[in-house]
Amino acid sequence: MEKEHNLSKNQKIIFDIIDKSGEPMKAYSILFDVQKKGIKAPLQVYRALDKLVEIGKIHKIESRNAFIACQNSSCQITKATAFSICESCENVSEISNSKLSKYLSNFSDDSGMKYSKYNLEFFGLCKKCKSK
Amino acid sequence: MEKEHNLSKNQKIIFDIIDKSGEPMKAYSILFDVQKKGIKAPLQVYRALDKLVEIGKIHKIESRNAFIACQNSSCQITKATAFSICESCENVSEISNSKLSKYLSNFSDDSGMKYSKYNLEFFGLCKKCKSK
DNA sequence: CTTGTAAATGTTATATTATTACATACTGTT
DNA sequence: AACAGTATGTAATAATATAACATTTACAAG
Ligand SMILES: [Zn+2]
Ligand SMILES: [Zn+2]
Ligand SMILES: [Zn+2]
Ligand SMILES: [Zn+2]
Repeated sequence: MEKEHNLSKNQKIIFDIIDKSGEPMKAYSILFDVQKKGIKAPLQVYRALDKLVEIGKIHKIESRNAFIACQNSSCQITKATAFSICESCENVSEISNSKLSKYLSNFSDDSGMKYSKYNLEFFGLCKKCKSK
Repeated sequence: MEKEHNLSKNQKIIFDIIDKSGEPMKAYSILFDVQKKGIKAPLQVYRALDKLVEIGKIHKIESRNAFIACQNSSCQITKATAFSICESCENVSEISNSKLSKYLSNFSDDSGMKYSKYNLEFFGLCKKCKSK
């Protein structure tokens, strides 16, 4: 059962716009889009983004400084994320592969370090771009 | 056999400072450190960083916007990188695990995408920080 | 040696991404 | 009502990164 997170007003506005876009959005592009709704300052956006990342509704694509809605309903905690990124068209999608996540969640080496979280980004060419 | 890359003056200065530090360095902290050597502008640093990343002498830690010297002599192409990051002391080290790299380099799913590169960041607590 | 070309450098300005600091308001609980 | 925790508003600024343009260096082909 998923934990219900009652999003606040700003959080909801910002989640909706990211979710609807279906692709990674940058903070200042979000800011631009929500100015008509009364959100005027970067900090208002970043605060909502922080919270949404924390509760796993969105993820940050680190290599792109962009945010995408979680495409994996079971991933409500942001502790194990994997993405595929097309270096040509910049299409991004969340990889949901149980073998991969199992492998990485259980990964350990001889460093003595306990891993509690990971983020993986694959790069390449998507189907479309490959065939051009 | 490793390809010999004859670093230019700026590239060498900037690689040396990162390599000696042994830990991730941020671009503007590098800039500060190299000002006595005549490198005065951000762009001079970023250009050298770009080139060093391209030839695999350093890697960017995306979640930290920082750069670390390659700790893995065999990793001369930046196409398969993995790091462990302590969320307490921010210690970072490059993971060199052939099973892991084999697993990820061969990873494919049904998206039709051909992955040519990946970057993985593990987070957790290092040995020291765990025992505190 | 000179001509061409790619890579590297220097310099200024500017764009993009993110946080600090401080004041105020809302939400739910005791 | 009093409190604690979360969320909001606003201004200023910090931190990260690139654009644009001029010049110089390295090196190979002719
Ligand atoms: Zn997700
Ligand atoms: Zn593509
Ligand atoms: Zn390496
Ligand atoms: Zn540590």
